[in-house]
Amino acid sequence: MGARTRLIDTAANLLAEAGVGAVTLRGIAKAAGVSHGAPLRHFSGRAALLSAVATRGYTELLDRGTDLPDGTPRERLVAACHGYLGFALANPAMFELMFRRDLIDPDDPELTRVSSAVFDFFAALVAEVQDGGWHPATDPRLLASSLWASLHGLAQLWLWGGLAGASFAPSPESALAVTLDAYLG
Amino acid sequence: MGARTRLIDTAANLLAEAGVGAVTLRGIAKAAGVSHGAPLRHFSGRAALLSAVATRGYTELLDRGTDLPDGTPRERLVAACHGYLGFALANPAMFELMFRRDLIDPDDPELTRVSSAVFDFFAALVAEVQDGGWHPATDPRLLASSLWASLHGLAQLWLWGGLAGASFAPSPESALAVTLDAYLG
DNA sequence: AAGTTTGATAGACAGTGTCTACAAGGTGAA
DNA sequence: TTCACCTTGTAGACACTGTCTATCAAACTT
Repeated sequence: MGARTRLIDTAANLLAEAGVGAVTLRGIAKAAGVSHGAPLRHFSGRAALLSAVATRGYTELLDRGTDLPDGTPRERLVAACHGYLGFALANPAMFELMFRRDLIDPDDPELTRVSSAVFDFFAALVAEVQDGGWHPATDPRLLASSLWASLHGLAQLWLWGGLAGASFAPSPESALAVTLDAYLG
Repeated sequence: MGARTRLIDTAANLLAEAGVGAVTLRGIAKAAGVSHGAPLRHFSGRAALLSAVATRGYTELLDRGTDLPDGTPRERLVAACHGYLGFALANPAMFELMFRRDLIDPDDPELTRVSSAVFDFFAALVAEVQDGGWHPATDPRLLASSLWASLHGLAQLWLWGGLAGASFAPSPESALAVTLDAYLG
């Protein structure tokens, strides 16, 4: 296994165990057992390394999409929504990193490729349900934006503590059920 | 004007002009024309100062709510949703700070007081619309959570660049229209 | 075998938050 | 007044951070 891959592994583990604040370049180097400057031989900077880590997150998200169980388009869309929320709840630090523009490089080619694939997949799923007569008059990408944003906000607010802290929702899934009910009727 | 207030002013200006990454304790001190350690005479640390700044954001958000134009509960709720999104778009750095738990102190008394007031106000507005027959069977706070999360996600994703970058939505308001249509029918 | 590239190291630098020692000025009591 | 005390601000230090540079060893190429 290459040193580059080992650095990403170490960073991903550190991220999951200690949160976004712990993935410092020097901390990753120490955890990997190399000198503090070694990671810069494989990555142009911290943002590049963290972009590689975030790319793994988007890859797993994409895998969750392609591994969706068979069913009607509508059922698959509902499953995808639960999958998105489930991923965020299961990997809170990774989810946070994936949307922290100040920590990653938004123009990283691999990152933009995989993240775009995730969103395109979701939009295609939405369009497929629309073919079945759901919101036929609405622009598919606009509808996908709206629904995705609802999922995303739910995940963010729950992880942030706003919903639980204000005792708004007993669980994120309960709020998701209301959201899906509003969209899918 | 007290030195404490002047520090918050300076920090808020710095935040709006240069973004979250620029509101360092030393940068604020320099902008305020004092030594780098002076702010610690008025705040226990950076998180305390930034919490005071974020409290201003929540206060303005609350003002936007109480300044809502007259109309039916439904009209007022729609206006509040546009207000939330409008605030985020008009004050992107402030909006980011308000939901960055690593930069502010989540237990700051003033902060929690004002932010809770914002969310309670929104929940009350939702409940008021429900009294008119909208989603009567749904728990008001759960419905408020769902709708608020949708707004929040829309603001976050737009500022993050996900919706514009993937050319998902031509404007955040266009996506909001779809969202409100899904909820309000 | 010689030259070149790659990977890793250690040191340095500026910048960060925070702590401590110190000084200046105001306030109130003896 | 004189003294003690408190507040506010300063300057220096410390341990961090990311990044740059010089150096060195090993491996690969020709």
